Amino acid sequence: MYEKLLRKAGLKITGPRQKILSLLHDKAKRHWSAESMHQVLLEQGEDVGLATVYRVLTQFEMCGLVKRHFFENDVSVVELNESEHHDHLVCVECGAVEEFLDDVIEQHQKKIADRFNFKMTDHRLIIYGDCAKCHK
Amino acid sequence: MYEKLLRKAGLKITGPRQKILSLLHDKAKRHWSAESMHQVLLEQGEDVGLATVYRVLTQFEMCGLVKRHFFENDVSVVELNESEHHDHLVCVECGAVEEFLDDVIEQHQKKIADRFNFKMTDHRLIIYGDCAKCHK
DNA sequence: CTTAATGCAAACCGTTTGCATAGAT
DNA sequence: ATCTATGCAAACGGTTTGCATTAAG
Repeated sequence: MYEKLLRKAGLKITGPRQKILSLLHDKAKRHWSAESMHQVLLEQGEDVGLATVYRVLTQFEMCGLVKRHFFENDVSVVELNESEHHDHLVCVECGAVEEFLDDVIEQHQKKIADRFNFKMTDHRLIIYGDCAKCHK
Repeated sequence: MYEKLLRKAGLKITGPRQKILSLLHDKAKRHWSAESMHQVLLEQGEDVGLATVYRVLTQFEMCGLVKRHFFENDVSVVELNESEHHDHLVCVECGAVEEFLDDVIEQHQKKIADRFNFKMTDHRLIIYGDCAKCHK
């Protein structure tokens, strides 16, 4: 599994990389920290080092397989980069993450970059707040 | 200097706090990391510990005097919180920071939070790119 | 005089790196 | 057989904390 994906990225097909890819493809959880991945892998009985998780995620980021976010002040999370660009709502209570895309906002961002003569390479919009579950 | 500001925040008027406030009010530089502040203070011959800079900035953040940002992956920067809300353009080459405000974007953000039933507490929009100086 | 603020050094914690070993091609 | 990937432990770097000392009210 995931052999093609890895070969295309020029990476050898190894256990850790396949296991990590399978977590990233999990339908129920899109956003992963290195720690949370490592913990789940241990729970699944896999013998993978935390350093390897960090290394593999960095490689995946390098080759565009994965996107990294710095939502919280101290921990970074990654998500699969297969889908198109989107922005995030982050619950400051429970950490839940929702995704959205707004064309008007996207276009205005381009205009602003132009206005300041910036060659935009990326942009991040994060809305922080209490999610539906946490503020009722 | 800055006695009123500190008293209003319920903080004692001390040397380090006044010096840090004076840096924050510097017209030429709005965004400061703890390290950069500490370095400038040392250059000015002030005997202030780095830990104190961190403590004071945290206090200032607690009482709303200052806003903290996590532009880069690893260092946080603060800016005075006297002005109204604005977003940022960050140059990935030289680290230069520009500020902007776009009403349309602001309003769309509110709508999106509503759509997801989020009680928005804050929001950050950062456009990354090469600034005018760096890409010509 | 009482209590908060400071400087210093040590602790912290997420992340990275060096190195010897195991594994992929 | 070669060269990359891995696990482990140690190192790293920004930030926080414990503690004895100093200073503000």
